[in-house]
Amino acid sequence: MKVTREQAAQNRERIVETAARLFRENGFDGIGVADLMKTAGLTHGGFYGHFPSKEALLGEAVGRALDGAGGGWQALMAAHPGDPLGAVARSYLSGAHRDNPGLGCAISALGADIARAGPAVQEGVTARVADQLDVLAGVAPGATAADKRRKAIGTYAAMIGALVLARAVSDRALSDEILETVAASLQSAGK
Amino acid sequence: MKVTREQAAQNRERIVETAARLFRENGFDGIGVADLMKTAGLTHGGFYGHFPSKEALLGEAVGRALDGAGGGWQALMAAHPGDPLGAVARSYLSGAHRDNPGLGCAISALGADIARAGPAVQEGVTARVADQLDVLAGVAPGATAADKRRKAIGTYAAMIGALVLARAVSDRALSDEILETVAASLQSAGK
DNA sequence: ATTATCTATAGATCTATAGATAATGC
DNA sequence: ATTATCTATAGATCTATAGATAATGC
Repeated sequence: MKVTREQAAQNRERIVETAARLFRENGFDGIGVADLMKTAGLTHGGFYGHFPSKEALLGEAVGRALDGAGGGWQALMAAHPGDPLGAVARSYLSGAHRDNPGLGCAISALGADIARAGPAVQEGVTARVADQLDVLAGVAPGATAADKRRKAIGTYAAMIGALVLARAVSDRALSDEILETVAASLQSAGK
Repeated sequence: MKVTREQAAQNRERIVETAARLFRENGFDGIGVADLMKTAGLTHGGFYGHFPSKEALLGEAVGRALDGAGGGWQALMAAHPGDPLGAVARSYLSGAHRDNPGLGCAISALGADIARAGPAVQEGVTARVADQLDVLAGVAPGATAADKRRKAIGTYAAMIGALVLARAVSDRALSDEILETVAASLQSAGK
């Protein structure tokens, strides 16, 4: 039952990718190691050869998810040079993002789980949030660097809060209104 | 072991209040019925005489938490007639709120759990969110009712997102910067 | 010989229920 | 007689580990 070194590395990769999706969909406590490994096509016991604990996997999975999001932002910004921040906001605040947490922002899906996790998980998140704020500040409007940074922080916070709120309410019209209102306020024509 | 009708009602009340705190601190899956009842000073088996399921308790607990927050906002606004929205924002975006999720906003602490819960839980949340948006819109600046409502939605989203983000990062300076930046942007002197 | 994965299981915990108990409320 | 709470437990699930297996990599 042994596999090649390369196959083992691919298996580890698949565990991380599977976890990144299932944790975002079900929460950290909402999916067990056994089900997670089964979804990845492996057996339960093999998990601990790849990771020392379930929480260690959370750290890698959240890191992976945030890196993926960061890459997506760069591509969106490059495609919309006239309003890079607005392009990110429209994508982030789309119905598709709201309805597919497994593929979306890890902060909005797992923020509370991250807040309860150990330092290793939080430090990985912190480094990526800092990077994402730098990216947003780089394209944000503002007379000074401080203004741009404030705009970046406000934009990121508004996007996360709108998505969390839009997912928590069952009234579709209200949910849509929240997404659309915040997206509109973040267009370059906005404030 | 039977108690008076009134005592039983108080016991139920204590279960809801205990749950409102423990769910916000630990997440819905992070605290069991047995520990919850023990914290409330009762035994595990008695739970199902008061609630049909753990999720039914989540609905009541979240409703209770949101009602408490709404009451707090009204008091804050009355005490700061010059900038009611700013007063709410400063309170919501305080270090004390960030560091005490068990006593704070149920959306920021339990948003993802609510998004995964059944219709009954989400409908209770939706009604309260609608009320809170009305309250915020009532004091928001703006030329028209639609402007006020947009301002209310933007304010609520920014507050929730800033708190979720501030709790997820381990760098205290960054966490404080997020809270302060968003709070400043929501003062009446702001935009 | 090493090691990636497997099966099997330990030990703890989870939600929910059954039936006993004992005090209230008629 | 009713009922709020209790003890005890069913049955499922959880994380983590031990030891076997079998193919790779030396």
